[in-house]
Amino acid sequence: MYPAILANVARHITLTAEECASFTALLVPQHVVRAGLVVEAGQRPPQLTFVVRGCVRTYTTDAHGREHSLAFATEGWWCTNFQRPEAPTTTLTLQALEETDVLHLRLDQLEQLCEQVPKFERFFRLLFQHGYLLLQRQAEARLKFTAEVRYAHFLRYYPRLHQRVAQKHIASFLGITPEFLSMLRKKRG
Amino acid sequence: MYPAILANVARHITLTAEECASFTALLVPQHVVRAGLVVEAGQRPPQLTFVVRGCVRTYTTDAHGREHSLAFATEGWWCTNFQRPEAPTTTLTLQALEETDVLHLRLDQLEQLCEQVPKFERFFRLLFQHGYLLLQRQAEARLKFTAEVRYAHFLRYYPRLHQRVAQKHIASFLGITPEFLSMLRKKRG
DNA sequence: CGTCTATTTGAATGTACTCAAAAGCGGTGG
DNA sequence: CCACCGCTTTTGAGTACATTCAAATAGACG
Repeated sequence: MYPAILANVARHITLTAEECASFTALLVPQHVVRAGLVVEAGQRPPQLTFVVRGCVRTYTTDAHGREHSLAFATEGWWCTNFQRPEAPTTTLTLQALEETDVLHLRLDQLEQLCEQVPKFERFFRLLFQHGYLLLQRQAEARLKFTAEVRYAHFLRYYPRLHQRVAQKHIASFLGITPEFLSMLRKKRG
Repeated sequence: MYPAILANVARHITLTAEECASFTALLVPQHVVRAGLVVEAGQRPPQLTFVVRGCVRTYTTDAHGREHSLAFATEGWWCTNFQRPEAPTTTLTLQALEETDVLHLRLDQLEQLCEQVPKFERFFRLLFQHGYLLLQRQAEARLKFTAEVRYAHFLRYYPRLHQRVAQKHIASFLGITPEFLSMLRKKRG
């Protein structure tokens, strides 16, 4: 479990053995079966989740019960669940699309960690900076490109994901219905 | 110019007079007239922009020449332009909607600053962390709510902006046409 | 006060959606 | 290993929502 996340951290900062230990001590591991939920509903403090193995989908559910996917995360990627249980307006759910292993880091413990080991300020600064850029690009793409073009982008940038994730999930990520995505695919050939 | 941005920084970290000086030394001030562009096209390195006075709109232009607004920033807010001139696929433009004063911090100088004054790692970590959360919420809202509901949210959360920003810009931020927004408003009364 | 831009209004259009049903595919158990 | 069962994807018809285009009105700025 830990080597993967330590390698991820090592991409930006260098830790001593002791610092590694105080980091991993804060991580909560979880195994999730295929189609299972990462952290059950109702009991999720704001936290970051690192995917060690498998694939996680972040989605929200609207008033009609329809699911809208916001992000996919495979091995070596982080996903975020900053929503507090008290604020029910915007609630995110994390679902494992495969047999999955994750590590959780609660947001309050992230703060603690940064105080104890200031190097982590840098790591998470870069993590959020890159995440911010990614979200901004996605928002831009959603506004300026048609669903057809966005699907082509998706295939180009995440060629592997396409094979691991159901089309209905890709459709909901693109902001269209599965039926419409099916039509777009037929059109392309 | 500087007191505003120093107060903004002071919300998260405490700086010595010397540190303040090495920070402000990196900032590039710019005055922009109403409807003018913040940093002319073609010459914008990836950078952060702090709005001291006025109002800035971040937008992108699609293949048909239509503008899509991604964000608005008024006094005390930051906006980002991480796009490199070399990557023309996604290009953001910052436009002043009023007589505006801004301060620019180039991304490479942000890195320098963080190395010199590690406290800034913390400041920008929080800045990007909050920005990330905001973008994620906006993406979620765009997927799960209709334009009508999103407009109601916009009015509730940014009641002042509504008075300062043209409706066509609000429409493009919501992802709809000005005509359709006009119809929604008529419907509400 | 005049001009230019923004907003409103209306009609026609089209894109993407809903609903229902068939076909395809994969996972599971016999 | 094969057959069944259930979920996913495809297909098609009808529909609704939001768009485009054009023109009139309102409003802002010089």
